[in-house]
Parts: sequence; C-alpha cells; structure tokens
Amino acid sequence: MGDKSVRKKQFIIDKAREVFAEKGYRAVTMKDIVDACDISRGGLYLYFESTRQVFMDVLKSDQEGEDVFSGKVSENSTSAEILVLFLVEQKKEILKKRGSLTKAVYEFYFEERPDRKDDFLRKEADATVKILKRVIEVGVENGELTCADPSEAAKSILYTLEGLKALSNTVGISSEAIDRQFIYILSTLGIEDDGN
Amino acid sequence: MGDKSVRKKQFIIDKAREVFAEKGYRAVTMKDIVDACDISRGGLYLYFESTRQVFMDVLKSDQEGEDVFSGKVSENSTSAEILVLFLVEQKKEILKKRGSLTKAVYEFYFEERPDRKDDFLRKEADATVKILKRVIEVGVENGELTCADPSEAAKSILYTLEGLKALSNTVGISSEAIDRQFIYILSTLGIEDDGN
Amino acid sequence: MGDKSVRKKQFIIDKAREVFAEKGYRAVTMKDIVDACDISRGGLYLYFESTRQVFMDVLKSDQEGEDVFSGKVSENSTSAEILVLFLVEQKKEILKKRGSLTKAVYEFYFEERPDRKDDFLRKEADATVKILKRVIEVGVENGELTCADPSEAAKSILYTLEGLKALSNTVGISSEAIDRQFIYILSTLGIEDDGN
Amino acid sequence: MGDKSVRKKQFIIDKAREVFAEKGYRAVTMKDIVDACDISRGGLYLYFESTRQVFMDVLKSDQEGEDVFSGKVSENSTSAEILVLFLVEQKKEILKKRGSLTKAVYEFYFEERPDRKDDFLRKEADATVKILKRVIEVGVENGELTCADPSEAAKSILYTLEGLKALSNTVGISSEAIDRQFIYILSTLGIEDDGN
DNA sequence: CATGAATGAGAGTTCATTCAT
DNA sequence: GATGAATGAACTCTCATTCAT
Repeated sequence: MGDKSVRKKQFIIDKAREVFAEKGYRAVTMKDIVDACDISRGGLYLYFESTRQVFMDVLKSDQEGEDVFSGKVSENSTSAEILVLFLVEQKKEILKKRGSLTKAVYEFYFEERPDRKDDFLRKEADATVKILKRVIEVGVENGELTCADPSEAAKSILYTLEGLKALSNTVGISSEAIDRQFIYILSTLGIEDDGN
Repeated sequence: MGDKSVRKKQFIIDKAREVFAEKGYRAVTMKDIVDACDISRGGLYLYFESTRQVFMDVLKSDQEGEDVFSGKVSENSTSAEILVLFLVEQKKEILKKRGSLTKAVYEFYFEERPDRKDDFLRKEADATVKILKRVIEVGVENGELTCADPSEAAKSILYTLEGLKALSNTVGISSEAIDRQFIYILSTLGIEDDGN
Repeated sequence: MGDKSVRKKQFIIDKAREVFAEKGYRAVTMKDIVDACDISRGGLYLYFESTRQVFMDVLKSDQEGEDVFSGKVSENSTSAEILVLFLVEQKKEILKKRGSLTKAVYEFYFEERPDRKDDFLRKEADATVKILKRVIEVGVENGELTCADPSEAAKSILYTLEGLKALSNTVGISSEAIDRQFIYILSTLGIEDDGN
Repeated sequence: MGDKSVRKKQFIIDKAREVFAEKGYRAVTMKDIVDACDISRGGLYLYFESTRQVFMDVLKSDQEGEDVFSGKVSENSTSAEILVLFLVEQKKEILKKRGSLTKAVYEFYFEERPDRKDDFLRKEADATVKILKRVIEVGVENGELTCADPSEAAKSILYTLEGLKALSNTVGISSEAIDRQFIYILSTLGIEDDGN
C-alpha cells in the first residue's frame, strides 16, 4: 500500500471516528461512512470490508495518541496530586458528549467480543490499573495516603469510573455527583480534598 | 382485552425476554419475536407495535418480580450480614450470562433514553442507593461499621457494581476478581470478611 | 333478515357513507368501516363481504332520497326559473366538500365499472338529461327560450356540470367561475340572467 | 448522474407510464414498476423514492412532447377549421383507452393535490383556454363566428371536454355522442358543420 | 347473530456487497 | 486504484378474511 493509500486510509478512519461518535457502533452503515468521507461505495471496500474492521482501526488509531497521565504530571508531584489530576481528566471523559466513542465501544463489545490481541478496552484497563496501583503504593510509602491493598484500591477506582461512565450514558449523571464521589474515593485513601 | 389476551400478551413478553437476553435490544426484530412465540407476523402487532414497546413491557414485567433484598434478610441480621447478602446476590447478577438483560438494557438506553416515568434503570438505582444508605447508617449507629458519608458510600457501591457489570459484559471479569473487590469494599467500611 | 338486521345494515351504510365521503373509495378498508360503526370485524362480514358491496349499498341508499328538482318547482314556474333553480342546486353539489361522495364515486368507477343494473351514475345522468330536455322543449314552445336541439343542449349542460365537478375535485374551481359559466349556458339558450 | 443514468431513468419513466395507464395511480406499487422494468427492487429506489415521484416524472415527461394544436394548423386555416381540428384531436384523447393516463391523473389529484408548480393539469387547462379564446376572438373579428363572450365560450368548451372525458372513463360514452355534442358546440358559435 | 384474535400474503424500504467500466 | 449502478435478502407494517367461541 503506497503512501497515498496510507493517508487515504487514515482519512477514512478519522472521518469514520466522527460517525461512530455520533451514531454509536451498530447503527453505522457503510453508506454513512461513505457519505462522511465523500468517497465512492466501492472505494471504501478497497480499504475496509466491514464496519467492524473500520471500527477496530478507529480504536487502534485512538489508542495511539492516548496517555491518561500525559505530560501534566511534573517530576515532583505528590501521589495525591497525581490522583486528583487523573480524576479530573476522567471526569472530562465521563461527561464528554460529542466526540466520545463510549457508546460505540460498549455496543461493539456487546455485539462481538474482539480477539485477545485486539481487546483494546482490556489493555487500557490493565494499563490504568497498573499505573494507579503504582501511584498508590508510592503514596503509601511516602506516608501521603493509607491503603491496605493498593491493587484492589486501584481496581476499585477503575470499576467506579466505569460505573460512572455507564450511568452517564444511560440514566445520566451530574457533574456534582461525580465530584462528590471523587472526594469520597480520595477520602477512603486518607486524602482530604481541599476544594480542588 | 379479555383474560385470554392478557395471558397471551404475557406469553409473548416471556418469550421475548429470552430473545432480548440472547440478542440484546437493537438486533432483535419483530420476526425474531414472532418466531420465538410461534405466532403469525400480524398476530404480534395485535399486542405490540414495535420492539421498543415489547422491550418496555419486558422490563416492566421484570421489575415486578424483583426485590433485591427479598426475604433473605432475617429480623435480626446485622448490617454487615445484610451487605454481604446483597453483594452475593449482585454477584450472581453480574455473572449471569444466559437470561440476563443487561446488554439489552444498555443498548436500549443508548439508543432511546426513555421518558422519566419509564426510566426503570434510574428508579432501580435510586431505590438501591436509598436502601444501602439506610443499612450503612444503621450499621454506623450500631458501631458495626465506620463511615463518614453513608450516602456517598452507598453510591460508591452502586457505581462499583455498575462498573463490574459493564466490564463483565465487555472485557469479562472473573468470579474471584469480584470477590476480591467486594472484600475491599467491605474493608473500607471497616468490615473484615471472614471468608464466607 | 329480521327487522333488527335491516336497521343494523342501514346503520352500517349510513356510517360507511361518512367514511367514503371522507376518504374516497379505494383508501377505505373494512377496518375503517368497522371502527366507524363500532362493531366487530366479523360482524361487518355478516352483512357485507367487501368494501365494494358496502359502497354499492351506500350509492343505492343515496339514490333513493334524491330528486334533483325536488319540491322547489312550483306549478307555474317558467322554464327559465326551473333551469336557474336546477343550476343553483348543482352549484351546491359541485362546491360541497364535506359529505360529498364525488371523489369516491369517481374512484369506484375507475376501478370497477359496475354492471348495467347497478350503474347508478348512468341512470342518474339519463334521468337528468331527460328532464332537462323536457324543460327546454317546454321553454321553446312557450317562446321563453330558443334552442335548435334541446336534446343536445340538455346533454351539453350535463357534460359541463360533470366537467365542473371533475375540475372542482382536481385543480379546484371558484364559486364565481361557476356563476359565470352558468350565465353563459343560459345565454346560449337565449336567457339573460338578471343577477339572481 | 451520468448519461447512462439519465437514459435508465427515462426508461423507467416510459415503462412506468404504461403501468399507470393500465392500472391507474393508486393501485400501482413499486413492485409493479420494478416488474415492468425488469430491474431489482432496490434498483428502482436509486432513481425514485415513491410511486408519487415516478408519476410526477411521468407527467412531466408527457407534458414535454405535447402540443394540442401541433403542426396540423396551416398558415391560412380559418378559425372554424382550427376549432374542428382541435375537437377531432380531443375526441381521440377522450376515446383513447390504452395508453391514456386520464384515470391515473384523476386518482392522483384525488389523493394528493400537487403543489402549484407541479400542477400540470391546471397549467394545461389554462393554456388550452387561452388558445381557444384567441381562436374564437379571431373568428369573431373575421365574421366567421358569433360569440358574445369568447372567454366564457372557451371555458365552456374546456368544461364540456372535461365532462366528456370524465364520463367516458366512468359510465362510458359513444363516438357518436361525442360527435353530436361537438356539432352542438360549434352551432352555439354560429358554425354549421358540414359533415366533417 | 356477534365477537375479536389470528393468519399470511404482500407493500414499502434499507443496506451490505459486487462488478463492469 | 476508483467509481457508482445494481442486486437481493431482510425488515417493518397493514389488511382482507377466517373461525373458534
């Protein structure tokens, strides 16, 4: 595949991302993507053979540019500071309406569990837990926070965030409700939030 | 609508429930339900005019026979015991594969947020939080457990359970992982689980 | 068929008439009639086996109570007066929107030409021409009006009225346009309308 | 839409015209058209999204090749000659059974009055009246015929023709009856027909 | 007589996918 | 590579008609 082809494929992926963010996974048809890209029906099939394949590539593409703790953590941030930063970032994600793939991802997993090697969600979850666990452990070592089981505490945060995300996309959840829960999470780790 | 009609309608609802449990919400067609019930195409339309309507009635029907703390709580159970019972019940729900409407419910909410009055998920969530909060408050009063913010603790449990349910339906989650998390939850309330 | 049955049948015919007036012929379903009569589906089939049959009976029923020159013509009216009265009556018919079967009748004839014996439209047309011809002949004898061919003149009036009716139901026609045409018709018979 | 598409669309329109001429408007289904064209179900939807749209295009296409006085009128025809030619042409139209859209057009107008801009019937009627009026006026100026109100006389002809057309499609009308009426019409304009 | 649940054929419509150009 | 016309399977929904009660 030539250089031009690669660019075109990426172009389709980017446009398709918007479509999936807008309509979810299941409702998206090849025609939707074709229309969004302003290419021909047959043209799309040169690069992808199904919406599934397009979506997998959207996910792959998304994955690449993503780092949950990206940059904002300075050399000498405390564990508490890092956790707060992380939660603030997650809150944005939870409340993000336009441009979020959350619904699409859920639908995708509901319908067709991907192979292990393509299981982005799991990879992401594992990576997040690993980092959170490390941050908590460091915090405990420093005496900044108290936690008997850093591993399970990290998972607890993950589960809670997932629950918030799910509820946000179903029954809806307010910004304040998220704040209150975050404060509670921090309090279970012995961190008193001083108003953000 | 005569007595017979009512029974037939309930029959369709019951059969449809299985279909929704199997295929989710979106993928289910009127034909799927027709086939499951072994009735005619037009016959189904005598009772329901869309899959949406069938699903809402499935949910309504489900709701009725449901009480999360049903019966199992004896008069003099301790708060800790009640919480453990509740969590055990939830674990079954989370791991239930066949017969679970979880996926369908998620899909349903993704595509069409129901009116307030038909918002079963929210009602259920609110009810659960209310009870959990009360149980925790009683536990605190009795000195069984420690909790600075029972309301937020109750919500934390709800969010965590929702997260576990979501992850169980997407990336999958093991029975042991659920157990470990439950023990952690209880530990944050000052309850030491003795194995169970 | 007992007395009660006869009344019920007439009841259905009367209700069905409204339905046909409202929706035309083709668009009317057995269900529409059933709903209008508030009887059971099967019940309707006891009296009629198709919308066609119902419509034919509506037409028959309509026919009975109808006489175009009914009553309004006094013993010593002039021919011109009779013609004007007739035209005034026809104008009402042409402009009548609600309650008119015109569209339904057209549709009915388009779709299924009835047997000679059930050809109400033709019978009505023939009767009308016969009377008009006689009126014109009498007028000519009295020197009230001039006409070389009363038979064709009568038909001319019939055709014109039919044309007005058709156009009224398709492209629409104004009350004034009808008046002007009526004055013209009368003028070809040597009658000068004095304003009416 | 490429050149080929245009031809295909015209092909469909032509085939559909036959179907509408045969079955009227309302009774025609997309399937009928599909069958007549020997194309696939989905294929038709590439060009038209409803029978209504097909029919409108049939009408538009019909309109184009149509001129009621086309060619046959020589430079020095008298008004009377022109009128006779016109009526002869109309007679063909009235009696035409196969290939006539009359029924379909009526049905179409009965169910859905088109927008002003698509109101072909009205446009055609207006154009016809305008020309007839002019012909009559010229005839009067030349002393060929007598008429006190050319405008209304022109409309009278239009209404009569419409009436004949309607009756021809409902109760039926004979060739001779049309001839007699035409002679009568001409006689009211002071023209004695010499046997055609 | 009267009911109304049930049937099944058939209409409209959409979409993934193919293929000649 | 790229196009877009074409296909046909599948889905939703309606309605005349029947029939057990």
